[in-house]
Amino acid sequence: MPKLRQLVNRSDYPPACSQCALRKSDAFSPVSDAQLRYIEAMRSDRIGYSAGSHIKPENQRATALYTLYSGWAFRFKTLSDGRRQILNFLLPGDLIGLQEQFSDGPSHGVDAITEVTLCVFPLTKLWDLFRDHSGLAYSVTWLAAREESNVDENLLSAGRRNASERIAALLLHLHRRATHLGLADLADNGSIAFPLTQSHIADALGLSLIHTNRSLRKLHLAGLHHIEGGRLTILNPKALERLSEYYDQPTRQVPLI
Amino acid sequence: MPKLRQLVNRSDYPPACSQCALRKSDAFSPVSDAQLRYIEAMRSDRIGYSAGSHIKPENQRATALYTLYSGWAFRFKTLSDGRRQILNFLLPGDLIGLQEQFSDGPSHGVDAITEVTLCVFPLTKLWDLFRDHSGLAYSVTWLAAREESNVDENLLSAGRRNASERIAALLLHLHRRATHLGLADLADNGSIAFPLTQSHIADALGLSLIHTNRSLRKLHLAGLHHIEGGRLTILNPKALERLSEYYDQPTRQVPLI
DNA sequence: CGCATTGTTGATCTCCATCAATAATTGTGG
DNA sequence: CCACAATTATTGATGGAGATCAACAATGCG
Repeated sequence: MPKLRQLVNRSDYPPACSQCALRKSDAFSPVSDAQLRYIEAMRSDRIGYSAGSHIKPENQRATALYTLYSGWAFRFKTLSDGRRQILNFLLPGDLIGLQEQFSDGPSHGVDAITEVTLCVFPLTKLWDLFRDHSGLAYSVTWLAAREESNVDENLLSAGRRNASERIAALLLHLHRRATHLGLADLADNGSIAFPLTQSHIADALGLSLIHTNRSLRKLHLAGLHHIEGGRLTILNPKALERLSEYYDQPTRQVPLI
Repeated sequence: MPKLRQLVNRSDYPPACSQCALRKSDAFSPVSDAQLRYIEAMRSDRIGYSAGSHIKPENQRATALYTLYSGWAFRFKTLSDGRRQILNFLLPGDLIGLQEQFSDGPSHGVDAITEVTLCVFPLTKLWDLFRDHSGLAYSVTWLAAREESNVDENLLSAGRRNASERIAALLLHLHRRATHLGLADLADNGSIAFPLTQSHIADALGLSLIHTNRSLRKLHLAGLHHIEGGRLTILNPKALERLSEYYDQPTRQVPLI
């Protein structure tokens, strides 16, 4: 699973920060010119990974701080007999490797689901960022807190929701996040690209693969959603919300990218 | 469940920050005099809550940022039919209300387990702290990241460990945290105060109360641990570690208190 | 000392895991 | 472009970990 280095000239190759496609989405709050220049100077590289590759092994500390520019990834932990728990999914704009800068215990792995591209920020400059650009430091903390709230929600699912409720909550959660990033196809019932396999879903929700399949199928047969050709369409949001008691609200993202 | 306001002159009443008992523990990294003065000036109040009281309701935003000075508390979410999931336990030095400053979605409640005392920091000054004291801002982010890693670990339990493994992991985790804070009684096999009821354990691990009781009992009968008179003693750490595959390491806390 | 909370144990049921097998889909090299 | 391999999805059958129902004991508190 090699890194992809031949990214230049591809449409998903991260451009200059001032041209950042993410920033054009209204999911991201504005930054000043000075902040933009600082980010641009801080960014040391842009790299890509192919679908399914390991961005960061579970037992190894990140050597840099990354922003996910395009594609989907996930954080996970595994037990020694191979049981895997996906902690949360990473979408464009999310940070990778922040936790490691702030704790020295065991960590988590990060795998790419689709092909991804990342912007690289050297760790050594993180302290400088806190010192020189408190607004950006605030954004970093904002991202960390938001990620935790995603994990909180997932823990509520794994701990207290049954299989159907977990799936309903996850589908709505991911659909909302992708839509919020402007990734929904409005001409197609607001469908979003959905690259997860059922195995990803099972490992995120703490279910077996087979039971995940049956529960997913049940929701599909009940007409609540539709997954086909790598795209997810929410057909009955009300019913899904009732199942999951879904009620979290979109938030305005403060970007570091 | 009223607040306790009559705290002055009690031994657990938070003193001046320069005399902070927490800081004397080597779990906390040193801060400069200037930082100390800033924290002291930022702190607007000290309050107490009785055991079992609600520090923050689930649906209401925190009106301030708090540091837990003494006692135990927990963060939780509930579904509308009452199913409750405890997200993590809060021990002295932990922050309360940070997430709310950084997201506007639904949140979590915070309840006191024992009687607790808190130091209060006005929200409005958080931005100032980031601007004027990047070292402290870094600490805040550090605390947020560490809390997330606690939730990560709990999610691994709820999602992929069986009942005995979950309990083993939780007991070790709490014992380690308390010991790290200097709360262990070295003259008594390193036992720690353990104010959780089995109901707390069940809700933290995503188990039923009854099954929690049985599993806990099994570990006790196997001689792995001992809980009595509100104290926990780890009798066979090796066996508990084997059960839970426990391997996370202590970290040096950067305090904001 | 009475009442409420917390802990313990048994019996039964069910949701979900596991085992097993087959279709559908995707990817790949010839 | 097709044949073949490898993933991924689907369905059935069976078993078990843990939920639920029901009591009762122990502890603690006002």
